[in-house]
Parts: sequence; C-alpha cells; structure tokens
Amino acid sequence: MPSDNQSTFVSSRRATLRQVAQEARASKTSVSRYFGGAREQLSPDLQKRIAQAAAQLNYRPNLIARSLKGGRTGLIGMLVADIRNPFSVAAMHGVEQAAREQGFSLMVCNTNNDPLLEQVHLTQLTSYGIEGLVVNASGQASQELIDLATNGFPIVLLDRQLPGIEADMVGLDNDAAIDIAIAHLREAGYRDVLYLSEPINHTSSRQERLSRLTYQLAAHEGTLNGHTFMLSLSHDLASLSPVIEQFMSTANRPAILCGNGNMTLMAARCLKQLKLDLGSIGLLGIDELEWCSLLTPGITTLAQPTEEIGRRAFACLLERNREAYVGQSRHIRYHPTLIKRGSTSCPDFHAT
Amino acid sequence: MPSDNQSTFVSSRRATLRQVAQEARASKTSVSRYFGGAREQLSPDLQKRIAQAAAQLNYRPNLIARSLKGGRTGLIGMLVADIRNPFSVAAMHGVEQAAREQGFSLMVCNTNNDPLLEQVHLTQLTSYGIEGLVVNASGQASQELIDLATNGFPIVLLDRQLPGIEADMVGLDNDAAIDIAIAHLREAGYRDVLYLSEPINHTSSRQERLSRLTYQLAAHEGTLNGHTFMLSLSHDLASLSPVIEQFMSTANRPAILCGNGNMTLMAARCLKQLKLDLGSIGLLGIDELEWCSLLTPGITTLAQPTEEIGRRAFACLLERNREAYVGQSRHIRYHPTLIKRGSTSCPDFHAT
DNA sequence: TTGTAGGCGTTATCAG
DNA sequence: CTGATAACGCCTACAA
Repeated sequence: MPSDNQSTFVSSRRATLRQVAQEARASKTSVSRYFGGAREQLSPDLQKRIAQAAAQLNYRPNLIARSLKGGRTGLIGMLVADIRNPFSVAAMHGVEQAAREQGFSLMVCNTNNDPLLEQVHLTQLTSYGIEGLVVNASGQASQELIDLATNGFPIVLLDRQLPGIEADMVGLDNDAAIDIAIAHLREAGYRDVLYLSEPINHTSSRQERLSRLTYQLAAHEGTLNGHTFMLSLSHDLASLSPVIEQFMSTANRPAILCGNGNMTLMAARCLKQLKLDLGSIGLLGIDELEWCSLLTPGITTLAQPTEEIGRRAFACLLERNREAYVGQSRHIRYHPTLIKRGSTSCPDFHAT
Repeated sequence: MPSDNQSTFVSSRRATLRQVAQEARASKTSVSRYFGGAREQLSPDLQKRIAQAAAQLNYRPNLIARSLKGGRTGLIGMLVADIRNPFSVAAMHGVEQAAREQGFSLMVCNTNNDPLLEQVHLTQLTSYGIEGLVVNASGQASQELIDLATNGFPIVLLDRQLPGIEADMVGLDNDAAIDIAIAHLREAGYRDVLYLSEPINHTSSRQERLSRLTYQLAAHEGTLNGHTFMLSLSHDLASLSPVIEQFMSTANRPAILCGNGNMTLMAARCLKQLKLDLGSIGLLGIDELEWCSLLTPGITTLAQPTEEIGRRAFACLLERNREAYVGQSRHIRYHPTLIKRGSTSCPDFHAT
C-alpha cells in the first residue's frame, strides 16, 4: 500500500460534477447525462450552460467514481512474464492498440517469471476491477489465476496454455513452425540438428515445439539426426560453448535450431565466440529480431505476427465479455513466415 | 458480465465488505479496520470471525472504492513515446519495479509519438486518479500536460525536457556523452564525423546532443570535421545511403556517430548494404543494444543505466509527492559508459 | 473494543 | 426535457 502521508498537492483538486451543476444552475443528473452520452436529450440552452461551466472549471468525469456505480472500469490487465522480450513488447503493443480503440485502458504487469510476483500483481489487478486479463505468464498458473478462470472471469492466454485453466489462447502454430523449419533445413542440405530451447518448465509452447521436433526427427530418421539442449537464460555462454563444440565435432552438415529469440541471441553469441561461420553451420531461429538481417550473412528466422496476436487476444476478451462463457474455449494459432537468409544456405551443400 | 442480481446467491461478482461483515456478524467498520491496517484494535475473536468470513467469500478490498473516499489510488501513470524502443522498455521496467516496491501500480500508455494520442491518454490517466506521472513523450507537450504541471501535479520527465513544463527530469548527461564520444573517436584516429540524429523536433535530448557536438567540432576545428544528417524513422535506407556514400567519398578517416539506438540500427543496415567494413569507417552509437557486440567486429557504444534512470524517475515522483513542490525542479543526469569495440578501432590509424 | 451515520463522485430510477 | 433521491464499496468522525 502507498505510504501514509496526506496528499499535499490537493490544493488543485479536480472539479466535480456537482460543482459543474451548481455553476451551470442545473442538476447533477443533467450534467451526468451531458457527459454520459445522453447529451441529445438536453435542451440546447442547458447544453450550452453545462458546456460553459465545465470548460471554466476544467471538469473531467471521474472514471473511478463512475465505475464504482456502473461496475465497468474500462480497465483490462495484462500479465507479462518477461517485459524485455521483444515478443512480449510487440504483443503488448497490439493489445494496447486494440484496447484503446474500444475505449479500454491497459494495466501491464511484469512478473519477471516469478510466480509469487504474478500472484501479487493479480491481486492488485483484480482489486482495481479489471474487466479482463491477458496472460503471458511463466509456466505454472498461480492458484489465484486458476480461481479467476474457474469463476468464468474473462481471460485470454497469450502464446502458451496454462494447466488447470480453461480459456481462449492465441499464439503461434508451433507444429507448423517446426515443420517449416525442419523442411527448410533439410532442403538446404543440413543433416544434423541441435535444438536449443529454454527449459520447458511446463511452458506449453516450448513443450509443443519440442514434441513436434521429436516427431519430425522420427519421421526423418536416417536422413536427419537431432539433439536437444535446454539453456536457462541465467546461464552464460560458458555452458553452451562446449555443447556446440561437441556437436560440431560429431555432426555432419550441422545446423542449430533456436526455440525463441533469446536462444537465437545466445547461439549467435556463441558461434561468434567460437568463430564458426554462419551457413557452414546452419542457424534458424523462431522469432524475427531486428538484428537478424544485420549479422552477415543474415540469420534465417520464422516470424510471428506478434502485434496481430496481441490484437486478437484483446478481441477474444471482448467476445468473451459479451457472450458470457459460451462454448468451448478456442485456440487460435497463427502461421509463421519463413524469412530465408544466409545462415541456412551453405554453398557446399546440395539439396537432397 | 454477470447479471446484476442482488441475491446473496453465488453471484460471480466479487464479495463486498458489507457481505463479509454480515457473514462475520460484525459491523462494516470492523471489517474496514481489519483490512485497513488497524487489525490490532480488534479483539482476537472478532479478528478470527472476520478472517474466516473473508476467506470463505474470497474477499478482496476494492481498491477503486477505497480510493474514491481517500483520494489515494496507488496508481501512477507513464507516457511513453515509443514502446518499441528498447530504452523506453528498460526505463519502464525500472519505473515499474520501483513503483511496486512502494505499493504503487503502473499504468503505461504508448503515445506512438502522436501528440493527439498523448492528450487522449493523459485525460484517461488523470481520470483514473493517478498520483503521479512519468513522461517520456514526443517533443511538444500537450496543453493538457502543461496545465497539469502548472497546477503542481507531480510529474517527472524522462530523458527529455519539455518546453513550458517545470518538472524534475532524469536522463543522460548528454554533454558528457558527446564529449566522450568525440574524445574516443579522435583518439582512435578518426578525422571526419557524420552525426546521425532523428529530427530534433523540439526534443531536448536531441537538441543537447547536437549542440554539444557543434561545440566540440568548433573546439577541434582543423583536426576534426563534422557533418550532420537528420533521419526520420519513417524514411527508409534509400535516403541514408547516398548521404553516407557522399560522406565517404570526401572524408578522410571517416566515422559515423549515432544519436540513439534507432540511428545505430539504420547506420548498421546501411553500412552492410554498402559493404563498408566497420572500423575502416568508424561507428559509435549512443545506447547499448544487445546485438552491438554481435556484429563483427562489434559496435562501440555509450551505454546508459536505463533501469536506474527509470527507478530514479519514480523516486523523484515520490519525493515530490511528499514535500509538495519545494524548491527548483531538479535535473538528474547519468553518466554514460563507453563500451569500446572494433567499430572504432581501425588498425591503419594512429592516435594523434 | 465496537458500532452508527454520513459522505466521496457518479449513475440509475422514478417522478414531475 | 429535467430533477430529486438512492445506491455503488469503502472510509472516518463520532458515539457507545
């Protein structure tokens, strides 16, 4: 809770509806109507008086008081696992735009991948009477969140599902992503794949990508070999380097597939340090980052429509809000776009 | 939304203080005290009854209603010009952390560099009764903002000042940044500098950097030549390429100095396209980005303590809130850190 | 230690 | 068309 001290700058308190009413020699009701969208009902004269008084007092309706009565706060909340991840930022941007277009404001909370913090923020958000929640949280849902979902509170999951929570989800078509990635790597002539992922930690999108990879590797057994390495962000390059060196020493036509943008960054750092040339060792990342085109000869990526994903998430929220909780929860998955660059084209290889 | 049923049935609406009071056979006052921090005043028995009832109903105080009476919302607002700028995100992260530590929640609004949008968001924010505002806006302040500041509303400017607004500001020591940059370039043997900036547009930080650059160039007249180019983000590389080509054709030991991260990105793209080698043409950027170390041979940058800047901004807000508006507004400037990399070390050059 | 009454700024209901 | 009046959920004198 904010600390004790009395607000000292209260001198310039905002004007209230009542003051406007007095100044305009009208009733509170009329003023309320004027600002509440029923302006047409009022006589031109009254309208003018109210407008004048309001302008003079620089009056703005107090949204808090309004929501107290009406139940509608116009607030929606968003929980983000890692605000410094460009994916999160882009998605958030999408949510925010869509929300504003519909007259909603967004409260964003960064949980830092900390379930405890998630709980704290959730309590805060609900205490402020948010009307819906977009969640991109760390793998496990807090009890708080589960309760909310169970009670039919409008929730949309972003990028990942959460065990124990029945809600709409919008994210990437992970199967398609892996399929496209593998197909591309095969066509480009790579034969050994090292998959880099952040620890699964119950994060569904990571799980899905890994599963599909396993499936693909099985399907191409004999022509494509696979290895997997989980890398926590808190680890430094020191733990990745030996893995890659080991991989290089045994692999034939090797390529690295990165499960997300963070992994692409780690891989690129490591390859640079090991002085390995992009292309001769393949590199393909899920998530497009602004610098991927800069690194000679360019890093091939699978781009997600991040903003659109955010916008869609908000749209889902709105729908749920309107139609109550009808029908099964939907899973909306967007198709990734392959951006081919030099990191997956080695002139020495030839497609099968 | 749930129907507005009054009945005491399992309405999915949140429990209110009144319901808890009924369930606990206590008065609203007692329950209010229980949750308002005066728990000690109550008899153990009463405390227990209230605790039980609250748990059973899963009661949470409604922060909105609370703030209506007390005036304190525990909300602070932040206006961000461009949410996709890593600097903004990092600063926002700092603000958010500091705010949470003090029990405040953050409402972030992205103005997209659009003054109109800024106005809209500002109205919204104040309507929600925010207790303070952190502003990193496009150059010109809206009238709305000016009024707020004039009335003594707690505002802190981030990274840039705004004409017509007397408020604390926290940002980079731009003079120091330029001084360090120029000194470094000179030492590294560069003799011609092309300064890339986004259009000044009344943005004080851009103005300061440019002015200081001009000053430095004058100070080193004869040993250092300078040119300046303003590049809008909406422009594409096509407009930058000829400038750089022209610069290269006439310059002696040329280097590019980038006014911020966006410019560094543009420059890097352009140099890559023109197939110019980093180092033989110098490149130094203000703002450290995650990929600057990746691009061979590394881009030299001036790093800002972005998170700390955000945290400090919130701290200022708190102080202002406590001590009313005492004394002059402060300008807090952080010193940048030079991160030397290959882009400013050309083996052919020798220091003066 | 506990409770009663009134009010915060707004909207909804029901009269005129 | 316009205006009283009663909520909304909570807090805070003031009593008991």
